[in-house]
Amino acid sequence: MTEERIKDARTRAADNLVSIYERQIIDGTLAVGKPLPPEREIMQSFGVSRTVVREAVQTLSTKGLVEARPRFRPVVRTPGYDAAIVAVGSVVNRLLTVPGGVRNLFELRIMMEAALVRDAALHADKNHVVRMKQALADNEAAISDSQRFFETDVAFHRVLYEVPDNPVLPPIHQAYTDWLSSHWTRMPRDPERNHVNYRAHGRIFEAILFRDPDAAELALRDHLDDAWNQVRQTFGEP
Amino acid sequence: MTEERIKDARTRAADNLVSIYERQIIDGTLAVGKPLPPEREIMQSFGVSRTVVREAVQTLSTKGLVEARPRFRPVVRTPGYDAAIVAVGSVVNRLLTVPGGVRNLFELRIMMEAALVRDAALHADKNHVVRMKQALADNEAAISDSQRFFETDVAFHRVLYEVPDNPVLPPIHQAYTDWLSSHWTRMPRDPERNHVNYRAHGRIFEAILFRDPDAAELALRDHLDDAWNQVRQTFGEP
DNA sequence: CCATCTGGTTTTGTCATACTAAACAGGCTA
DNA sequence: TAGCCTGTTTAGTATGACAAAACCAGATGG
Repeated sequence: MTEERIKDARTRAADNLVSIYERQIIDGTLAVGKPLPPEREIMQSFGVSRTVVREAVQTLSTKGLVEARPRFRPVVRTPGYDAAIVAVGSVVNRLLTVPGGVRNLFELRIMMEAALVRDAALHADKNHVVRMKQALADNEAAISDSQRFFETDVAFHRVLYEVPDNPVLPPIHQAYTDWLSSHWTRMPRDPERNHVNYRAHGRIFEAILFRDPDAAELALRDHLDDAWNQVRQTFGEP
Repeated sequence: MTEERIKDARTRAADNLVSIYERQIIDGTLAVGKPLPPEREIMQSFGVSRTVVREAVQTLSTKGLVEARPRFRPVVRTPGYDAAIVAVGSVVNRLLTVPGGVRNLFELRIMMEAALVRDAALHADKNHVVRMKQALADNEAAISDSQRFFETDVAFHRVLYEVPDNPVLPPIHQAYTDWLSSHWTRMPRDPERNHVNYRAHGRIFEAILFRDPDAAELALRDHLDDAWNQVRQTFGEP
């Protein structure tokens, strides 16, 4: 049994318990999908009170290492990059409220997608191209319906994040849209505006087809800079 | 007083308390730097037990919204992008253990730094150039001392993250080095190897000086691909 | 007047216990 | 076999207690 020193004047007992369980989860002692031991069992095996155990489990839960639905035993979560996103959710939401916060995040997104379209122009295979083409067609079909246009817009950009075949990227796209969508959706969106965006998507796609990274990056920057100006105007960011 | 419904059969009282405090922190009702009310005061004003209050505060702490040193009153943390990094720490560390995890993160870093050197080649001003030059000189001076070489190596790359003047980027650099350093430092590092890396840094710097983004990206990709091969060989990643 | 010490007063960290309601497991009935 | 009933287990919450650390205000000394 992994008996370790828990009590310590300086640190909180719960924190020590947390790091012990972190290790056990990482090295596989606690298998993914399996529930944690019952609280009473944990308190006995470590000699701490239930209060401490509960605080530790609570922490593991908000850290995203275990999934704790109320009234159910917490289960060790299967590792996924999306868990990292929810873990930062609160902080990011707060950062978006500070002056320039939205702009900082949006500029990061621009930089990232610029890199992505360059990559797509160089390495996109047939499969990705048809997906982008499909997304573009859906995009065009939804020009008159701003709600659906927004969705197809997101879908078009998502394909860019799928080209490098790195499982980190799609959750990042998801995060961007989650975090920025509130500023994005409250923007007035008329069919004319949608049409402009659709054509911008088209130019990006064309540049990718032509295997021209410079043109692709330029088209994307134009597109996102334009979008940013829209957001700025309606939302009054400096 | 903000009295809200806390008790609810479905959800946990602590979670509701957390979201209430999240809102109050975001809208400024709880000022940054100020301590939270004492636990007993909170329990009275919301009509819950101290157990619930403590679990809520604990959650706010691990979410990074308040800073809770043991035995001290938790204070509302000043919003910073670094807080987001520590919030994801546990999950990322776990993700690094799954097959291909290190590779995924490292490839993300390559893509990002490729974008950064392009940006630097186009927009780096005199100030950044001298900082890079200085970092490069430190780098050369430390070739014989692998420990110091690693530090100056990190410093050189850090400048790249400072060029776009986006406060999101430096913490990201910090995160990369934190997360990957364990794999990086256990790599055998001899002066010869250091010299190769130093010359690679030099090539990147030259390309930036020449305002040549393509050459800069190429030099950086060579450098990081090479580094990756080193890591892969010593660590046996596929 | 300012710095420091000191003692009492909060406040946090932890423990123990109790009670309720929901989840679980096993047998029973149809 | 499927579905229901029932006793058992377990999580969520409340309450009370106590030690130790932090806080505060007044006293003390320079």
